[in-house]
Amino acid sequence: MIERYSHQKVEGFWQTKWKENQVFESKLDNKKNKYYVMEMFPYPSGKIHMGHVRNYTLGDVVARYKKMKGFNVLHPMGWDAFGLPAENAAIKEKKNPSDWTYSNIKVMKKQLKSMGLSIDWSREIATCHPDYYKHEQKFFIELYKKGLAYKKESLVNWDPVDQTVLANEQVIDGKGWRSGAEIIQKKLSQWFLKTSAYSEELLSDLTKLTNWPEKVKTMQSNWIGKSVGLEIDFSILKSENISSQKLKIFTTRPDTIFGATFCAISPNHPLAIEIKKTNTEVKNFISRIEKNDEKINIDEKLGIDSGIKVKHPVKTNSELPVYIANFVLMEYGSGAIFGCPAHDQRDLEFANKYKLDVIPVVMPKNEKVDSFSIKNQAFVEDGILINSEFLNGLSVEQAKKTINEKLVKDGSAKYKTNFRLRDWGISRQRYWGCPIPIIYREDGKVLPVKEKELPVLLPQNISLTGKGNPLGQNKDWKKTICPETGMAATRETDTFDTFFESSWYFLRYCSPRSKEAFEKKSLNYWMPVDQYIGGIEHAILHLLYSRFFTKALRDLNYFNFDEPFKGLFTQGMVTHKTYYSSSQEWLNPEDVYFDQKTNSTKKVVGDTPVEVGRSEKMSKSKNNVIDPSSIINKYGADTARWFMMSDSPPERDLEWTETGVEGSYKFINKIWNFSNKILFEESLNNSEMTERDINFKNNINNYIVRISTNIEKFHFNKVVANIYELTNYAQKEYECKDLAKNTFLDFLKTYAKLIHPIIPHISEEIWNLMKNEGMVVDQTWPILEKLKIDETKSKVKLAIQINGKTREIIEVGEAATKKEVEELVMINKKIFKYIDGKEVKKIIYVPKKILNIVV
RNA sequence: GGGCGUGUGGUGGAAUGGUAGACACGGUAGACUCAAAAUCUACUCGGCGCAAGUCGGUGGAGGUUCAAAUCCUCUCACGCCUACCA
Repeated sequence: MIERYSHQKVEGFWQTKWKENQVFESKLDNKKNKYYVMEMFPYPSGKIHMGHVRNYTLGDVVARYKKMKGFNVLHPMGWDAFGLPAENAAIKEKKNPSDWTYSNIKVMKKQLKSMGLSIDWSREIATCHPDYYKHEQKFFIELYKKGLAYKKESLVNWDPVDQTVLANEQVIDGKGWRSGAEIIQKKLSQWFLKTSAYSEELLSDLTKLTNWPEKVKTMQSNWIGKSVGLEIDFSILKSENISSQKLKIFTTRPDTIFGATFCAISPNHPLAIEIKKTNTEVKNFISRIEKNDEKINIDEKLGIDSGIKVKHPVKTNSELPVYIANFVLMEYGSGAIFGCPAHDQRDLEFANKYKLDVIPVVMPKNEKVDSFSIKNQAFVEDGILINSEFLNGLSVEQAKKTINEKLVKDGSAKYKTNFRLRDWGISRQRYWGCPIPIIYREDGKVLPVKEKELPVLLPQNISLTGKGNPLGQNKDWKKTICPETGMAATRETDTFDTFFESSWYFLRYCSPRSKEAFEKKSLNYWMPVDQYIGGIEHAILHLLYSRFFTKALRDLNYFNFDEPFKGLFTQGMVTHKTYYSSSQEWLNPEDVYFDQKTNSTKKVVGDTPVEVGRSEKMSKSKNNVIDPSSIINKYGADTARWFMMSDSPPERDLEWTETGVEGSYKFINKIWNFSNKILFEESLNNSEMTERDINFKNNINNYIVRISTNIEKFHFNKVVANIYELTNYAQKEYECKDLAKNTFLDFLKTYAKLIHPIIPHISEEIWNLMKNEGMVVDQTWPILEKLKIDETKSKVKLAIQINGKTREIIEVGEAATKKEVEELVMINKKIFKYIDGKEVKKIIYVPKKILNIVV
């Protein structure tokens, strides 16, 4: 009798064994090639979810595989431990954010360990620990001294629910990314990091990232948004109340200058602010725009004539009105534009609304000047210049060049490159974050905290109410003195955006306990990260900030590499069907069942019918969450890992299904039973190796190649299919009882290695059952056995096509020539039927694949 | 509005110019069993046919090619991201 496979016993046993032998603890070793693989670290929210299981299984498969391939693997884990939920829990449940966070970490660490991950836990970091955040306080001061961190008064996105400032990227459709609240504009003094200083490099270095998904690179490139154009000065025609004489505008379409019929400036433009002091109509308009409710309907273009006129820079005797318009952004370019309605959709909508002229200056090649006009659709494609004096007849590109040169020569314009990327606002009015190490002296001086005074620790005794700035309310903490002068001073009460911590943690993993932030020799050995794995939702923010940080720290002479992540992989979400009851509530998958008799889905309690919705990302709001722990308890980690890798390609969404998990569980047991049969069933002979054995070994070689390349290419769903196929194949051969026992013992040894990256526990158990030495985790990946193959005897299947349609499949020798195959085919009855009485025009032969006869 | 992606059986998906549907889930039939579970075996794209077989088939319409799910053009549907960036 074969003993039933018990994941409860087996998995814990091997997890302990790996730990005792410290097999995952990485040491710097210059003789070995390193491989640094890491997944995005989790926020300790309470317990792990299926997204984590997928993410960390993916990384673990890579880590274990690379280790077996002989690499010195670094596979660390940590906690993105600062953040709002801890503070919200503190307010709601009167818990200390620190206690709440650390107890969550404890729970989640246990869960992650139960997955059997090959993590070097000796490198574990938590970003809320002073030993971690003290280093970033130091970086900040160094960035400040270098002019890369600065404070400015600015309009910021204010989340009225979280009572905090959000970065532009954190505002989605006008709502807070976490709270979902409608965001309002508020003026505050904020700390910024000069990400814009690296715009050009952040953009151009994207080309170096050959192991990144194109999609992510495109998203970053669009976000940085480089545009090359011209900054043109328009002279302001004197108006008594205006101090400035010129209006600077930015354009990428200087070729359309003759089509300009107005100028527009942002409501925040200095000129607009000046005008509103004396013009109440303008003042009322601007305050209306600034009101939040005006921002909701962003489609409606609103403007007001400022009363000012400017001179057209090239068209003689032409004056343009200057409007104040809601669609012009102060943050981009110079906050002012010239409007060319014929060739810009926004300008056209605005012009149509306020009855401004529309002058077409570019027309399609085949049009006639007299009949060409613009109605509701601006013409934005290439064409021929018209109504443009000396530019007439030129193409858009030629016209650009001509007008550029003229305006620059005249001194009324200069070349300008603008980026959409803005500086990163890092101030947050929160408690549970890293304190910004700045003091404000009573004489008004702003000073960075002295290095020896670091870290600036968060105060322990704090009462969180959810109103206002917690550190600002803590008077004892806030009050300090200037160590140099002894003058009274107050501390900065804002904390860093939590993206600050996650922008450099991959560097800290290299020497997580070093006194200084980094140990140079460790950094230079391990960095860059060879493979980073995480969700696509971080395609812009986290990855861009990390890239910026790497470049900024490089320029502070910490190291000399340019990019943090050599390879990036973004995995899809884990989804589940949604269930909606007649009483209008979302039902958990556990509370419904499929009734085969009526062919419908029903509620377990009450037996009432349930509507089945489409598969969506597991979320509390849709109540379609499956708890990983209960799955691991019931089926074991190997089952969960196997299912995670099966079916869907990792970059796509994976639908979690009960039947799929059952199937994975059955497979684990099947492997176990088969292995036991090989080892203990006395039905195999001990005879010599025959040709059949060699053939079998050759086929196993084939599977090794396929599995290896599929792992390298991240095609894990195909690896799973390969292993299924391999198992079925070996089982069939076994049932034939024609092979030698040693052949199967060799096979099982190889097999245990091949399944190890995905399902390591059962792999160790099989290895142990065979009484092999050591553990699979320390073995080298299977090498191909060199076997003697008789080329003339090995056959391949060849498809015979008539006019491209497959009509017959024949077996021929691997090295068969065209002539040999032709001869074989012509005497084949089935094929002859199709050729008979027809003229053979052409025969195409692709060795080992097809022979196509064209008749 | 812009960008990216996807469309193949009942389902997840294989096949990146050469046998469409690997592998898995589900389903049907059978074996074992008092019975069930588990396990094993066979079948499972559609039409016609008792069968051998044959015709059709990768969202739709064209095209390139000896050969197209794959390459090109147009078109439809869905999904994701992004959005007044001048």
